[in-house]
Formats: sequence, structure tokens, C-alpha cells
Amino acid sequence: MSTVRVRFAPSPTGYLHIGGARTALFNWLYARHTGGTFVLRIEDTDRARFVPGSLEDIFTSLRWLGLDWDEGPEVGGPYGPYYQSERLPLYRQWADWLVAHGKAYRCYCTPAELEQMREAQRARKQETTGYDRRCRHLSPAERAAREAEGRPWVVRLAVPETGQVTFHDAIRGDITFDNARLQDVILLKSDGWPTYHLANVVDDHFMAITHILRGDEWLSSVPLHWHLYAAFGWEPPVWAHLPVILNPNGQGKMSKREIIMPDGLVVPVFIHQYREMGYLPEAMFNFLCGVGWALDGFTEIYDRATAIAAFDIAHVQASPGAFPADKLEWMNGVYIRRLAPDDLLERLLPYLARSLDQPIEVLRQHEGLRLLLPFVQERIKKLSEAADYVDYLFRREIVVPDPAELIPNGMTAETMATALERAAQTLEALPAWEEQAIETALRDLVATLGLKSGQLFGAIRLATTGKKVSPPLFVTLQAIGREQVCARLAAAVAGLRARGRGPTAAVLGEA
RNA sequence: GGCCCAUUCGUCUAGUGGACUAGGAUGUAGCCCUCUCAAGGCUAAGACACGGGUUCGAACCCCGUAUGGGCCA
Repeated sequence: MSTVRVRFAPSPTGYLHIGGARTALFNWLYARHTGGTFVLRIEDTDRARFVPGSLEDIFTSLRWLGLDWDEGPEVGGPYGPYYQSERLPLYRQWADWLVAHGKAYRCYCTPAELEQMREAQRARKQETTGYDRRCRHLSPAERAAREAEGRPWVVRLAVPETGQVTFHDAIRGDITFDNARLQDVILLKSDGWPTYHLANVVDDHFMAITHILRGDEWLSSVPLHWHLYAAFGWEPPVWAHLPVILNPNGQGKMSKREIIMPDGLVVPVFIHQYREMGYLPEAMFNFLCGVGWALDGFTEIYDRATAIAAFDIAHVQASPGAFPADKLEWMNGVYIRRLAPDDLLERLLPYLARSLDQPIEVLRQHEGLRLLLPFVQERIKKLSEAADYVDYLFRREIVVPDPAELIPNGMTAETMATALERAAQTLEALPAWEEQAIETALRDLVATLGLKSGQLFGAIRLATTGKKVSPPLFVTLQAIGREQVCARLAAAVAGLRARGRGPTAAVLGEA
């Protein structure tokens, strides 16, 4: 029984996107499940489309997701090199072998000739267009003449012109194609570089790959690859074509550009974008598992070990599915809520430092921030959202856009001003500056003044944080600190009494 | 346009001939909790694309249609 060897073979023509990450993940899961080997191979034969930085991004993103490779770049291994650009002699050698054994042939057609041929096919409204195999049937003399002229050539695969090819896909079952639809594809270009088909098959063979898990978009090139394996006399691997991930709206393959939903939600496509927005790698991992596969149909939240233990190719979905962006949002929230406080704080620090323009060390030691952390934790779905819940701890200036917002229905500016004034006095006089004492005092005040708690608390919240939404009020006040709270209340009172003169910005003392 | 693949709640999915009055999750709505927003709890609405077969029996097998997707042109 041979051990499983799978591979993820990205091209450095773009950053790692959702679809690529899912493909890598399923390969990785299968390798870990079977105790096999996960190989990373870089298919860098398309030099024209090379995107600088994409290679680094692919490595970084894979590692961020925890998808470590057993063989490949930066790791090495017995089947290297793992960059196709470093394997060119191998491809040439096997292209030559195919020609020598009559499985492929040199084609001397120039681009102009090919264009002419296509033109003629269009004119005749020919149903099947494509290369007409004219060089395949060259006589030895014609061939020798072209060689003598020193004409450039490509190598084309001599595909059977009739019959069918049937292969098995581990997810879809048996699939049959007519050979007549197949092209004599180019294997080796005139510059000596291989095309995808040749390099892919040669590498998979010599890297001893046993299972190919890749995107469904490759399904239609399997017949070609099947014939290549047959021509070489090699045993093909097991194929398994993963369902395409569609845009969140279900229309079309998830592209390489972020898409904007009707409700304005922006759905990025690159893994690094999710990292930057504050998605947790463990949430992303869990989530990606569920796109095209399900653990048991009941459990949504599970860890790596559980996924590895249960992963099974046969149960991968065959139909394409939309990217469930809202579920990712929810799941990330679940993972954030499960974090230990210190862990959460450490992960939050870089985001807070950038948004609040504060040194990391200041944030790490900040007592008010620590106090509010558990409440922030159950409110955010992404790390990047935390700053909005604590920014008032670090501002000296609270802007209340319109003092009118401080006044609930049924109250006048003056009654509210008085109420806030009383609140400030009460808080000023508190023996201990602590959540419970603050709550007791303010609730008593509400009763004394004959207000509804929401009326007063809402106004205090707005006056002290500048927001209508915040963590629970009393702990928030504790976090802000007595001096700041009283100063902000005083500023709000002043604003209310000066109503009608437009928005008020209260510049307060040193925080 | 040709070929190939697919089709279960809006979405991600469970389901591999009887355990299906089709399960879970998300999202949506309502209620509870409540100082706001969340979180949490409870409840509700919501799907086997359609038409033929095969079978005692079909979401599940076969055929056709429709729709969607992929690849090629």
C-alpha cells in the first residue's frame, strides 16, 4: 500500500485567494488524515503573468492558516526542485521522448499560418475549430525540409482522433469525453518552456503524487492528461475535482477582485485581506473546511484535529456553492469570544495601536482597556472593530454632534442639564470609583429624579463616550475614570445650556 | 455555440432506496433578558427544480426538460 502524496501547485501570478486556500486546505487535510505527504510546488512557467510579491504572499497565507508543507520551497525534500522553472531539462527530455516514440510531434506552423487557418475555419463556420493537425501528417521529407530551414517548432501531443476516454473522479464518479473534441495541445513551446499540461503531468509523476485534489475548472483537461499518462506509460493518479466557489451572490466563479454585495458588504477574495481585517486563522480554517465539505452535518465549530480525523474525499460536495460570507462573520465572532482575555488582548494590540495611534506598550498596560476587554469581546466580529468600542478612553475631546441627541422625548434641555449636573455631583461624591458603586448611585438618582433609566443612562453614555452604543455603562464609566467622566458631563451640561449655537466640542483636560 | 459537471430552506450543508411529518448552521422575524449595542435563551417562517420512468416503496437509481456553473471557441 503506497502512502498518499498530494500537492498544492499554485502559480505566482497572484495572491492566495479563497479558492486556492480551500484547495490547499483539502489537500492538506487529506495528507494529514492519511498520514501522507503534502507537497507544495510552484508552477512558475508563465513568466509573462508573474506578479511580484505573490510567492511571498502564498507562503505567508498558507502558514497563517496553519497549512504547513512537508516538501517544497524553503523546506526542500527528496523530489525537488519544487519550482518548475528549475526543472526545464526534465520537461524537454520527456517531450523529446514522446516525439521519439510517436506520441507527439513537432509542429512548425507559424503564428501567421495558424491565424490563417482559424480565419478559414471561421469562414466555413466549422463547428470544431482549433489546430487542424497539419504537421502531424507531414511526410518524412516535408519534415526534413522544415528542419533544414531551421524553422522554430513546438511539440504537440498526438491525441487519438476517435473513440472515448473514461476516467474516474473520486468525487464525481466516471466521466467520459469524446476524443474527437480534444486538441493536439502544445506540450512544449518554441522557446523550450513547457505548457501547463506537460509540466503538470511530468511533475506529478516524478514527485510520485498519488491524489490530485484541485479545482473543478481543471476537470475538462483531464482527458488530455489521461492521454499523456497513457503515452508515457505511467499510471495516472486519483483525480478529485473540488467544486468551484461561487461569488456570495451565487453568480459566477469567485473572481480575483473583491465583490460588493447589494447591502454594501465588501467581500474580499484574498487571504491576506481577511488577515488584515482581523479574522482569526483558526476561524478561517474552520470556515473553509465547511465550504464544500461538512464534518457530520451537525457540528459547525471544530478544531484541526477533529477535521483531520473526519476528512474524507468521497464526502466532498460535487456541486458548486456560493461563498457564505455571513457565516464566516458569525464564526469569527464565535472564535473571538472563545479567546482567553490575554490572548485576545495580544491579538488586538496591533489593530488598536494603528486605529488609536497609541504605542502598543501603553495599550498593553492600560487598565481601562483591560476592564472593558470582556465586553468588547462579545461585541466584535473582527479584531479591527475593537477600536470603536474603546476609542473614547484615549481621546481628550468628546464631540457630541448635536446636543439635541442628549435629550430623549419628553424632556427639555434644562431638565436634562440638571439631571446630568446631579449625576456629576453624585459621582464626584462617591467614596469608591467602582462599577457597582457607580451603578447603585446612578440608579438611586434615576429614582430620585423620577426618570426612566434609559433616559439618563443614554445621555450619560453619549456625553462621556460620544456614542450611542458602548459596553455596559457603569463599567465604561469606571474605565474612563472619575475625573474625565465628571469633566465630560460638565461639558455636556454646558452644551445643553448653550443649545442653539450649533454642535459643541468640549475640549477636556489631560486624560 | 460545443463539450463536461451540477441541481435539498435566501446561503453553507446532513442525507448514499424504507428510521424524512427532510435534520443542523447561518441569515431573517418575534419573544425573553436588558442602561445602549451585543452575547445568550426560546419560538417561527423557510428546501428535495420540473416531467416521466424503475421499485411494494425514491430527495436518493434511470431518462428527458429547465436552470446554474466550468472549460474551450
